Amino acid sequence: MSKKQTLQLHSSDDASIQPRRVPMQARSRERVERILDAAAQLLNEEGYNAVKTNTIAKRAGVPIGSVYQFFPNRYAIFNALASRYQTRIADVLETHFGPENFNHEKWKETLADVIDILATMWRDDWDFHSVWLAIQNTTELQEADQLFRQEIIDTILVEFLRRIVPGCDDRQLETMACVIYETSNLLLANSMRNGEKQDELLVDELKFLLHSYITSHITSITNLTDESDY
Amino acid sequence: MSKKQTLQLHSSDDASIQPRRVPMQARSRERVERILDAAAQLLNEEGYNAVKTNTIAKRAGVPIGSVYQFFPNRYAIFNALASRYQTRIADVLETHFGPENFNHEKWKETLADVIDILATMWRDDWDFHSVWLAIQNTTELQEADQLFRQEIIDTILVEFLRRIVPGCDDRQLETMACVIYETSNLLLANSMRNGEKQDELLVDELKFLLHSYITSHITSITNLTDESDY
Amino acid sequence: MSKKQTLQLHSSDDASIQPRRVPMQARSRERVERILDAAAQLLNEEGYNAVKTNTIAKRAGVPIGSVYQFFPNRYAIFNALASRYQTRIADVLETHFGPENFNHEKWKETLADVIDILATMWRDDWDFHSVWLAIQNTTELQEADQLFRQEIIDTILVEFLRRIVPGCDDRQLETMACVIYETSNLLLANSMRNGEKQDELLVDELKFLLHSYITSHITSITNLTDESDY
Amino acid sequence: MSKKQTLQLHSSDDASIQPRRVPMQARSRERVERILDAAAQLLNEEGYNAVKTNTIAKRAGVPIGSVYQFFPNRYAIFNALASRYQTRIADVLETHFGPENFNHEKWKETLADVIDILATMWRDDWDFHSVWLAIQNTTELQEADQLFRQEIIDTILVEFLRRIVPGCDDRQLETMACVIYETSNLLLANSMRNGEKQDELLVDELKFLLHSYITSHITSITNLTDESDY
DNA sequence: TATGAATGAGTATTCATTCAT
DNA sequence: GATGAATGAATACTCATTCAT
Repeated sequence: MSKKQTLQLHSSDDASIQPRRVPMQARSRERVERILDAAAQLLNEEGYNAVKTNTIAKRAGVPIGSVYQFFPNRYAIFNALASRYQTRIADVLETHFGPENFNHEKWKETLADVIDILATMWRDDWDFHSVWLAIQNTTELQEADQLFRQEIIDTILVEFLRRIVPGCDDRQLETMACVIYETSNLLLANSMRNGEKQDELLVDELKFLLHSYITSHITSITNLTDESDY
Repeated sequence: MSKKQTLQLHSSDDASIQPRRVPMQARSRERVERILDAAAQLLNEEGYNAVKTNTIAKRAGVPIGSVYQFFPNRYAIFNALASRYQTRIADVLETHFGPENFNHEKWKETLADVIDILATMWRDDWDFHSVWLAIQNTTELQEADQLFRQEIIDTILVEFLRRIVPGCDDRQLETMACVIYETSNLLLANSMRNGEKQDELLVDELKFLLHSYITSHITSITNLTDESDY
Repeated sequence: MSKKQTLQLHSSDDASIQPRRVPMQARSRERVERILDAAAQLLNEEGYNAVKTNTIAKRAGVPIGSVYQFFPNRYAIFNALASRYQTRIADVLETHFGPENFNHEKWKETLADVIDILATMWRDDWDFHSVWLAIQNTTELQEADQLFRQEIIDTILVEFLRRIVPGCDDRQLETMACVIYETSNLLLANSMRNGEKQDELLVDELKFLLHSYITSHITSITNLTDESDY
Repeated sequence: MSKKQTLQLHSSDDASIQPRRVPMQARSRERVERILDAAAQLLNEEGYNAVKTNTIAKRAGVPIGSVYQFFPNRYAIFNALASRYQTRIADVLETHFGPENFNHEKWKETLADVIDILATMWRDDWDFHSVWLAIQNTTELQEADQLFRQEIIDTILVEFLRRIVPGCDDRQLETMACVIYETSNLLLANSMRNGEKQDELLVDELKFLLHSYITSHITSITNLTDESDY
């Protein structure tokens, strides 16, 4: 796990879905975990529409009043759940795409590694998919999700791309980073759509897509530079 | 882990979201149109959560009882609305990617044209975006959406790709078609995300992405073929 | 019953406590009556705090959903109940204080008669007292109550006083009318405060109070006029 | 008809709204004051319905647990607040209407002075109005309010009236005192009802009302006495 | 005595759908 | 077929009070 300081969740300012109180005591922290676990389980078992606040509380073995000590409303629960997974994603990206471990020669391997790691997360942890669906289903969460996405893009992906696709301006880099991030999430989610097992072909295809895309950018930039050299 | 709701594909032609009866009389057909128009408008103005069946009926100037003559439940209304737009997309794809007008030399231009046409749809018709969001927001509709997607992919895109990327097996072609279709929809939706006007850079980037991707496939196939020639 | 046109309930404009729909059908009208009766009974038996919407519905033998067809919220129920009693008060005042039956010589008897009639209402109909308490307990209703009070004061009492206390300006008349109306309500409510039966001494004292007050005004005006004559 | 809640006077010294213990320590006394100040402020700023025990505690800077050391329940807080203001009223009445300073010739001036002093309290101290409204809004407090009222009436007002309206029996005096006390409170409250400034006309009218009323009583008694003298 | 985290019964309101007319 | 009044299960959230520490 990397230090991950730039990604502390100052992402969303929307107070209405932020935790009411950050639990410091071990017992409280455990309670919050139990609540989130329960929510994730129910999301899995019953589907988004069946997840009611009282049901979560009952499943977690926590009084409903306590749930509302930590979360101001039901969306905040899903938001916290999303943060859990966003944190894991951010960690992976920061570790592999961050400047410390950067190896210019090996960007293709790095990229493939990251996709593989993320694909494993999606494959092994069904909650991952449930939470992704919950975000899609909750208009209230999409703003927060967007903020997180922007932070990931700006602080990690843009910087990574800057190193391997030199000569792009920030606007271009941001567009590229957006394409890469969105496309990856979408196709990984899609890779879990059919039946019980992951569509590995789609995962490989994602790698191929990103590889082609970045390579083309590098090439086209290089060509432009070459041309302008003459 | 229990099975995911969204993965239970067995009810593919699920009667529960299909129109109850296809209106043949002019008056009935007009009513259905008015209902769909009202639903689209409300989706735009109020947001998905605020769209209630009774509100749709009132806006459409149609008694709520009549709404239930045509649609078995509220999801069926959104489903019909989705079909409207899916039909428009299908028409575009069929026209440009279909065998009649196929010109092998010009697949790049054709692709760019299609993206431009679709981008125009997203840009000019806000209902387009609203309906897309509604589908995202409605677990019940995603299955139907998936069926439509599969149809488009299998009957139009796979055939188109077969012509320009020869030598692929069906499985590969389907994966490619899926990547192209999903990626296009996602990024076009994203192009409308910020503010009032379309992000044209993102639209161009989508063209670039697809172009790189397909070209890379063609190249890699050719290389393989060349190699095997020796 | 007098014609009572000026007192139609355009009093309160606050849509949030107005009936949602005025029932025209006999069955619906009966339902609304049953709801109001149930509310009044419960107010009596259980006290203000124990009156819940679902309890009212159950007691009235009406589904809760139907209650909300007629009333947008619980306050609207109490408001309707208040209107019922306000209408009765307005009728009494209009009949006796109105210009049709005015007899300048007999204003004292008229006043005493009205107090007696109102006292009888308070004595015989416990709901009267319950509703009065409910208004006191419901901030939301006090504005509407105030509007009604103002209408009574302006259209009936001021005109009545103008006839028996000549030479006052409108501002003075309004103040007098306010004093008379407020004082009467307060002391009649107080007359029911102790135990099961009405405090008749207090009712008589109210008559005496009003009589002294109005007489003093007439006298002081007359004196002023006499003085100014010299 | 069942018995009315508000009429069950049997629990007159109802421990449930009395302070749990009278704080002797300086620190505790200060805490209680802070709690009452906070309650009064909140009553003003947020309105009766928005005043929650935890909010009072937070505003007072006192732990919620401590609040319940002094007060058995939320009503006891409002009751103590009411006592504060009732004490101030009682002081004024006792000082001016008490036997020490009694001057038979000047009862009119005394009465006018008292009304002016009370009017000033209502005008200058908005908490005064808030607390009065809170009492009206809280069925649970009205009983205690009534007890206080009875005390004021019996020990101060009746004795005052006995001196200026001789020849009345206790029952009559009590009725008069009740009329005077209730009417004064009501009209003073009304004088603050409209907008930011006090309705001085209404204050003057109150003086006139009381003056006429008492004078009439004196006159009618005297007349009776005169008549009986013959 | 002091604290404040924990509790959970309690409630107004909604809205998709039906079915008597 | 057409209507729209009627239905009632369902649910997020509050807040006065307690009691373990």
